[in-house]
Amino acid sequence: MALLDISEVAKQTGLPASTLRYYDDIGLIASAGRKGLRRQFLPEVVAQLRLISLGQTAGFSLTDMAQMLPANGAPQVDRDTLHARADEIDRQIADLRKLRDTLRHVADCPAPSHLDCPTFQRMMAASGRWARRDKPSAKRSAP
Amino acid sequence: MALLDISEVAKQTGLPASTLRYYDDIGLIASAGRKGLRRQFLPEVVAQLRLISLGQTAGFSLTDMAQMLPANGAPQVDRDTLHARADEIDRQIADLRKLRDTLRHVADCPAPSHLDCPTFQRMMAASGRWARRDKPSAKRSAP
DNA sequence: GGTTGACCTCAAGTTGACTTGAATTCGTAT
DNA sequence: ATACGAATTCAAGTCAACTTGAGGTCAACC
Repeated sequence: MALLDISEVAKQTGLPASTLRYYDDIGLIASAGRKGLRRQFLPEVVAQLRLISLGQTAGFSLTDMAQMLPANGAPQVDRDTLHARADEIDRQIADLRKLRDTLRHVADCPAPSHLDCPTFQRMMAASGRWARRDKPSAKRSAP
Repeated sequence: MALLDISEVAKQTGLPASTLRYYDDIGLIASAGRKGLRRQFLPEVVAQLRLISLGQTAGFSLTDMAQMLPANGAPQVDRDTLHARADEIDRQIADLRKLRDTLRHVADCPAPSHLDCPTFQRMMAASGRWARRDKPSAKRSAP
């Protein structure tokens, strides 16, 4: 019921139409057809877009999201991969907590230079998870 | 004590030397001087870099980080801003939890299309926090 | 039936965060 | 003293994720 045209989706999501067109182009979302030239979207695309936004804040690339979320219905990745992603996110949450705590400490600690402050030192110590260089990307060759 | 040269920092952080040079260039970190041509770093830069990596996973830009963390000692932003950032991160953690839960649900839910599944619907509903368009950036004009 | 305004396409531009390459300069071991 | 390898600079290239602009189309209102 009630196909949405692009401006409606834009309004509901806050995303600019240009972005929606771009997402359509790269196959991240799919339009339910055209009325004349104009894309018509199913209402559910709004939920999809919300998920995509969440995924982005989690640091997933658009191609990652395209693999995880069924754009038009088809692809759908396997449970294990999904759970692996979820674990990934848990790790990230842990990192964020650490950063948040550090920030709050830096805000409140009276030490002139935090590099000296023992609390700060302790916070930074023994972390693992270094270079965030290669984001959780979906390439896997031979399992 | 013991200045580190760039390869040593690279080894300890896992970051390529090119990145360290780049960070130095943009003033995100500072070298403690040169021995001939070669940059010499204080050991504390390692902790700084760890923080920077964390910050990046939190979605902060390098310029954001440059404002928050004292590169050579000086800048240091005020407590309120720091706490605001921390709050920002808390919100992000909430988002991530939501995404993680959604992912796990999608992984386990037997429904053929999740757009139909009521649990899924409920998860997506009433969220706010839409377009992650403009990352938590540091511009503030008149409070 | 003509003008408007929302939509379209396609190519090119932008930004952030780096990387790569070529040409050069050191410090150290032989 | 010379050669080697590690470090340097600087310009240019790359990639993702969009945005912008020029020029075109269409349905609808007057």
